[in-house]
Amino acid sequence: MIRLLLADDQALVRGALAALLALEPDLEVVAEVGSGDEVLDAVREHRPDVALLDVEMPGLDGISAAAAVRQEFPDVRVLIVTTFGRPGFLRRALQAGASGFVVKDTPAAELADAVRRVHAGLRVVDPALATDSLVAGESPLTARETEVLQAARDGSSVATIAGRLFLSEGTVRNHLSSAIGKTGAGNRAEAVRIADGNGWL
Amino acid sequence: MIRLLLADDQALVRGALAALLALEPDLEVVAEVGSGDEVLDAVREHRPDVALLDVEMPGLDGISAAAAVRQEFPDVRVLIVTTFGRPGFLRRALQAGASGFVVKDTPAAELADAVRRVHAGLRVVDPALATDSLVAGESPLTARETEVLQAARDGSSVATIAGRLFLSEGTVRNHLSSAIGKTGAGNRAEAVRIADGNGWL
DNA sequence: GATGGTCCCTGACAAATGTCATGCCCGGGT
DNA sequence: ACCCGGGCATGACATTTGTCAGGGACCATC
Repeated sequence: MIRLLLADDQALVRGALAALLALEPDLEVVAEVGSGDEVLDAVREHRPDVALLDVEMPGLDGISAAAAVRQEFPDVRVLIVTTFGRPGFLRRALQAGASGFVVKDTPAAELADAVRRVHAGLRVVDPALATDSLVAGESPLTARETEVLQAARDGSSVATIAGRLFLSEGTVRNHLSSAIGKTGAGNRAEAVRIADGNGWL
Repeated sequence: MIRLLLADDQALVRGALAALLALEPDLEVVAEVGSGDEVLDAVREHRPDVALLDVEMPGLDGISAAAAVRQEFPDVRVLIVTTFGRPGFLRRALQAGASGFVVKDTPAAELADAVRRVHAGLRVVDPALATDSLVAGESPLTARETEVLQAARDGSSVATIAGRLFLSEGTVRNHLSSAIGKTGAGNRAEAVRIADGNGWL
């Protein structure tokens, strides 16, 4: 019997996945949580064999949660299940110690197999995404550039960003300009879109 | 036996929902599709009692699909199931003839009940969302403003937008300015964020 | 302890964006 | 027939944004 932990902020999806996996005779869902913060406690309490974590969650995101789990319980396998096949997510997930990475586009029938593979100690990675990840490469943005782009995500003006990060306006503009150049964008909005799409933010 | 059609672009979620609903003795999933374009054909072929449609889908979106279904088969009930509780989505869904509107945050246990209610001819609407919808009101944007904002979503420059819509740059700037004013934003990026968040785009 | 590299910071300049006053067209009301 | 309001279009003007050249701090390498 493989014991599973499910973490996804959308209760409906979480419950549905539980129902799907419960159909398999060798799988058992022992815990369900709706935020990244609850993951570690749930692992401590229920000791699952495999943890299925969504990336997009309130509180701690799935990747950080994966790192926390692996740190304290190295023999708990982590399978990341996410909506967005951002190349950067895959890289960061693997670095965080995840054993598998599945996007929500994959057929439902394959999920149980992915769980079994991960439990058996194998890696499970969407092949198409893996190549994307190689193409996209690591984030070319420096720490400051990333920070400034994040602050620009909601459409803040340079003055606002400068105030929030305690920088001069010229500096903020310069970091933005650099990020625009590195992403191949034409302005900050596009740069945000590209960087976000690659999982760099 | 209530016959169901499931439409969601994420195969994993679709399959999981099917598994969840199949647990109910009085429900039967007779068709599953992964895009809005396939919905109408599937309804013609399988004649479900209730169609569960996601809003975010490639091709025809769930709301347009709902309208198409209701037009040809007025006795097929439509239940919209969506990730984002955008106020505008609810309004448009109801105008399109949907009988229910459920966000994916709701507990899995309630979905089957929602289906039964809808099948019985009742309306099912998330109460919190309904109030939001009243507060947000209808879109204050004119047709052109909406069009220009949509074109600006990906970070295109004024020149690009002007070229795409066959307008002068000044006109595009003017519509953007107007949209910025109506949304209470400080620049176009923020205006896009606000309008999109309200389901106005 | 020089050298070259990278990152961070900054101000000056050019280019894009946002605002405004103005005019045209259409449909509803007086 | 007349006026009025709303949506659309446009060019001139002020503001914001993006680019560039340059300087200082830190680190690895020679």
